[in-house]
Amino acid sequence: MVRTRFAPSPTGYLHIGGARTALFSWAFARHHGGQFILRVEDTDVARSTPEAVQAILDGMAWLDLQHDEGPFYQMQHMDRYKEVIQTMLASGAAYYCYCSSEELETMREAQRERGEKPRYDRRWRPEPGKTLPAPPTGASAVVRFRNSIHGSVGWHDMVKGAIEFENAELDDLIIARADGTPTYNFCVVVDDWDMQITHVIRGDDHVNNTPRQINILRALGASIPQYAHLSMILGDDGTKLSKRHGAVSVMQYCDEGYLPEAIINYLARLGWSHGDAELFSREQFVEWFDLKHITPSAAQFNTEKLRWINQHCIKVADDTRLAQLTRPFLEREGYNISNGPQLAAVCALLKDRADTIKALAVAAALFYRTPAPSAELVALHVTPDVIPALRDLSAKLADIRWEKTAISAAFKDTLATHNLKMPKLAMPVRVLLTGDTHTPAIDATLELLGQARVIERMKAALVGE
RNA sequence: GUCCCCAUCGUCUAGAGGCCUAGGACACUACCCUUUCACGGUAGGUACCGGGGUUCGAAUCCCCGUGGGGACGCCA
Repeated sequence: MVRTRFAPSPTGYLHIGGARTALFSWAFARHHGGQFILRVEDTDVARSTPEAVQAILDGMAWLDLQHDEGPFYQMQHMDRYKEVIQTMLASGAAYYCYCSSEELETMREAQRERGEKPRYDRRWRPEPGKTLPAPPTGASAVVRFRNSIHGSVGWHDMVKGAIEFENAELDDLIIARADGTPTYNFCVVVDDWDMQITHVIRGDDHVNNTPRQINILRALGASIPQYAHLSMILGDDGTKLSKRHGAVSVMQYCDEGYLPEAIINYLARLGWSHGDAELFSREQFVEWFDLKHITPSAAQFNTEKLRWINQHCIKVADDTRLAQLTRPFLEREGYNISNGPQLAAVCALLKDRADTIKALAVAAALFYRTPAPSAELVALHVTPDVIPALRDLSAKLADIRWEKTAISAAFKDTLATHNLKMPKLAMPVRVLLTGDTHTPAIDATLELLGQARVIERMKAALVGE
């Protein structure tokens, strides 16, 4: 049985990299009919916040990445961690270290100056025949894991292949702080063990933690899960993704009018592939997903391509749903939807030309506002030679059954009578009725605008001419 | 500095020794469609980091170099 987990620390929003890690873990579990577990790693009490927990939950919900178990909170597993630490202390797998933070810092400083990798010098590590210094009075101790000094630890990473570390390179890392609270590398191990995680899918930045975690797992007699380390997502410019790259929070994409399925589709293709497949549903993704086709190299985030996928998703989305999503954007700008045609019909007409819901709302606004074309625009398109045709058209439109074909016929009649070409007549109508030169086909636009509104606006516009 | 990882068009990628004169997608350019803007369609240019091996044959395997990234916390 496959069991994966997503283990974010609640110190901020759910960012785009975390979302992809969650997506891959989720998809792997779903593909194998296994379980996906959500675990909140909140042992950093100073930086963890309930707001951040909620932000992560919101992001996961928006992307519809449902977990089967959890959310679990590490802070609620304290008793368990402490119990395991006691058994490790008793078995000699861990030991007390009385070094102060300052002492460690000077140790590292000296090592760096000598060009060495900064690490603990094992001064409090018990060895046969070694006399330990006397514990300073009143000083509190941390607990360190007694890592093997000899040999090496390796694993077959499901993304990167064979990876091996010399044990001598590894620290005797701290598993419990002076105040007794356990640290990250230890909590992860205990939880992955207790939760019987079979596949750890996580970010590249954890590769260096893996050998330590494997060693602790072994000391505990636990079985070792499979590991898959995903490479990073870089910003547009190839540097580490950060706030200056624009949206890094998943929910920010929601606010900017992206569809969750577009984010899923885009993120899925960032570092993973299935032949030439570019656009696919969530179901197809789950069916196809495997760790074998994940690229080991880092990927740059490309907003252009995301927009293209989003545009496609909007194009195939249900009109009623689009209307629901578009409405808040329009209302925020002060438009009154009830003053115009049905929003779903408007979305149906406009969705071919919008790459975000925000853009869809901007386009839709032309149906809900009073046209206010600039003088330049009017001067450019409503030229004296078309005024008679416009009056003629206006009269015809007042007298027909209001449907697209009839509207189109009215235009064609007018064109024939006045010996004009379509753009010559359609443009001024656009400008006068919507205040814009960019609209969908003129007959469809007028149909949706409604006969009463069209006639009224035409008359008002032609009065002064 | 030390350790670990990575390296195909500008970008995301296909590619598991011959199917590669290197494929697809985004972006870009041109044309077509056209009632403006789009949508759509067609065409085009651009890539295997460098050097050594291994092999009849290497984008693919090995080594070295170079470049990039990550880690080195009583953060996660």
